Amino acid sequence: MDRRKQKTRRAIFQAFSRLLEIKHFNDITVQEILDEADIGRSTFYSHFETKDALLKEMCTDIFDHIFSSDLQSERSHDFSSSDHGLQEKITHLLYHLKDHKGNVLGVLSGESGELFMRFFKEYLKAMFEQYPESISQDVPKEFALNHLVGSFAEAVKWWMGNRMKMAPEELAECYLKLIGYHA
Amino acid sequence: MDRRKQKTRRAIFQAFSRLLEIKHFNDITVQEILDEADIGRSTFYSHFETKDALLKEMCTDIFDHIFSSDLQSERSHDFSSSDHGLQEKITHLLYHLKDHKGNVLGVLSGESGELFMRFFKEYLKAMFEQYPESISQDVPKEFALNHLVGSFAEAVKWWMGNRMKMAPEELAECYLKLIGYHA
DNA sequence: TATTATATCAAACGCTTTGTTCATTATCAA
DNA sequence: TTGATAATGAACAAAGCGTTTGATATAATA
Repeated sequence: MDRRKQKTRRAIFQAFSRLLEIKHFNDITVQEILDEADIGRSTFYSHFETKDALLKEMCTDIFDHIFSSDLQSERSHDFSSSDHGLQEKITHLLYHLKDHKGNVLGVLSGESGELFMRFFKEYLKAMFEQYPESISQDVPKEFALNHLVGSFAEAVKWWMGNRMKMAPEELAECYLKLIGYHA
Repeated sequence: MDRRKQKTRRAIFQAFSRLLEIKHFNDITVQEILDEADIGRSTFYSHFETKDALLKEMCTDIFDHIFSSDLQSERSHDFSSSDHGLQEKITHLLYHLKDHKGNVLGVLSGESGELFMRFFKEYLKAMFEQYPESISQDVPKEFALNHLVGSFAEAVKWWMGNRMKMAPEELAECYLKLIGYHA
């Protein structure tokens, strides 16, 4: 990809991210993004069809990065050297979210949160399905899975909204207690 | 309140509700509401400051009605004759939501869901606090409460999004199983 | 380096939506 | 009946959107 294009794309993402930290998605105008990123109007539209498309691509980028880095061993808190249980997996995920709080916090709350959550839940669903023992047998499977995904997403939202006071390990442990999971 | 004002207000609510069933909140224009409700532009703005205000008032109306009717005994599935446990309370609530699905479904999904959920959670929080035994002692109280509220709200969203195939009693039972509640 | 392709730019455009205003008409409550 | 209040319809400025244009700047390539 052309260096210029990369540079502009990054500028837009960063500007958008900065704006999301101070105001809701719906209140952000394209003009503000242009000013913040210091780019021309037509340039923006050569990158993204709409403001919504921008949000969508940003979410994709974030999750692809977070979830794909699960498979690599670049970070200190990585556990990829071997298979590991749900607790480690969750802890690991929380660390990644914490690392990306700058990007995540903006898209997480307000009206943009709707889209973020949709993406997040897709990934989470795949994750929990890798741990069948976490899915209760006492209720319909779809309901049980929705409960795991939904309540975890809510927990993360709560956690990040509260400045992540709890440590990732602690949050993971508490969450597993509440869903009655015992490794 | 003036009859004319009531009539117009009702027309706006109903038109808005109808529109929410076929498209997302953000895609609805004031003009569409005017056309659907068959009222003038200035009339709309004499009732509501903005489209957001309309949504907000509508949510308030819905919840006030649902939660206040908890205290009356007008409906067949009412349990207000005596104190009752969390399971009955939840079942009762689910019946009310089902009764109001026309209004609720629209504001529940899409971008308007964000606001709906905020309202819903406030009421739920108050409800769960009336049943201290439902709040786990093993984790920080704030976290436990958030878990109850968040996962229940998610369950309702899932349930209504799936055409409410499960009976309210069944959903209540399944939910309580998953949060490990035993009356 | 010279050439070709492509990204960015600024400015302007038509269009939609918004929220307000105002004079007029209809409806209500007393 | 009368005075107050609500609804109407038309028009308005302002803001935002997405597109187009032709010129300029920067990258990849031969």
